[in-house]
Amino acid sequence: MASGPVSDFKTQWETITRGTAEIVPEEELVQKLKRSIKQGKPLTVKLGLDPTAPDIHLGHTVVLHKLRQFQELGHHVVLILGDFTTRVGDPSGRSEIRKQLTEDQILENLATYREQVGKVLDLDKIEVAFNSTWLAPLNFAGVIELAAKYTVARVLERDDFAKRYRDGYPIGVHELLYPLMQAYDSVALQADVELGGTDQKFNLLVGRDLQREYGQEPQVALMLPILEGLDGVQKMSKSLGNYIGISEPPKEIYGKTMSLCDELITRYFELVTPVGTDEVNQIKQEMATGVLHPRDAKMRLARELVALFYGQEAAQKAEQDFVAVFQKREAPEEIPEVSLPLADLEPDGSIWLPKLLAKTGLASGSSEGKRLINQGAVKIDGEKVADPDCHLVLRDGVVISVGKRKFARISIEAHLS
RNA sequence: GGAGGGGUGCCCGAGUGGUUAAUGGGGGCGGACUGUAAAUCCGUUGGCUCAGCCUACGAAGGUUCAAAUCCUUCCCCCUCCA
Repeated sequence: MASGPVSDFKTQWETITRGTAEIVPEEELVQKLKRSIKQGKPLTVKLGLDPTAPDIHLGHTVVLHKLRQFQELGHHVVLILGDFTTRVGDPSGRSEIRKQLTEDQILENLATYREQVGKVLDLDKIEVAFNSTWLAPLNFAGVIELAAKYTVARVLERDDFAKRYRDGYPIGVHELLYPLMQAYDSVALQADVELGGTDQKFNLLVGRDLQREYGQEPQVALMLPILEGLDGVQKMSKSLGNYIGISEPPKEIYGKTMSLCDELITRYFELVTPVGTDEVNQIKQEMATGVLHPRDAKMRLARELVALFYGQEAAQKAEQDFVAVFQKREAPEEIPEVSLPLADLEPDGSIWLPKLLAKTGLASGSSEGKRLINQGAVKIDGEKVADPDCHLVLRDGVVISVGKRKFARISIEAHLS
């Protein structure tokens, strides 16, 4: 990337606003961009991430993509890893006090975050900072000084606090400080723009206020939508099970993407892939006119996502596998091997099939295994099994399948004693 | 402090002494149809050494041939009044 921002305002504006939920205030962003172009001086764009959980899913990558777009436009992009703020925990959207993480947990999460974020962003091209750098040295006096710049009433304005206060749920004093900590990051960086999900609105706005207090030009708050999960209704989250984790194997990412509901296809293209705006518009257009089958658009999306995290080759492979298994109904190329101790077999080398299903993890228990057989879901080497009381004489390498997507190749463990 | 209502399977929610492993819905799973989309339809949804047995209706005891259902104590939640 050349030094200095891309000089065409229109290009910048279109890229920046793509998929954006809200820009506050929009007018200031226009001014900042124009000035930046005129002076050839990049904007400082900030995104803070708190390493609260060990894994990142696609929903988290929405802001990362936006950050990347800023970087590609030639702006100065700073990713703040909130090693310090995580010790407090963002109260946004919370109805109860968050459990405080230990330093060890934070360090652990930090390591995986770095690795996972690196899949979307080129960490060498951006500045990565830890907010403990400037937050840790603030002593009590510094904290008081900082806290003096904001009022309790203003902090309590936010919905989640207001609600908790009204309903008599506890609010920790340290929680009141959270927005100020995040805002102080902006002061420390003299940020021009801060990115965040729409749930971050309050925190982003406090950043503006605090910067003003410190005599800086306030940052623009740029908010991105919260990504809906695979069901298309609720937000993507691990606990709802409607997520795609960015560390999941290619096959899973591809498959889960294919189960995405149609309405979300272009939204996903727009928010979580590097596919250019023009191309996304074209896909949108072609789907609307019926030229492009939604299924094919989705296959493209699935490829893009796998390629993003694992490279082009893995994407091709995942697609081939998918086509074979789900469209042609063949066994996948690679079947997970499950080894079975010889001791689990009857003396005659047979095993009760429901038990085998349970042992191999294809069913949660032998009762379920039995049920699945009754429902015609179980196949041995492609042959459907009808008898739920089936005793199978096992041969090394038999392939058992349950339903369309679960396969296991059995290998019998050699007897060692 | 006073008055009242409630805790049932993954979730919501029926059930007030006896075919009750417990109606129904949601979700999940399997099947049909398909594009592993949606919609729809069918089946299934505690576990096990599986014609049988075990564990289950907030917890612990008790009454009874028999309890989720009756009694006692305890824990927790909610509403109203002070």
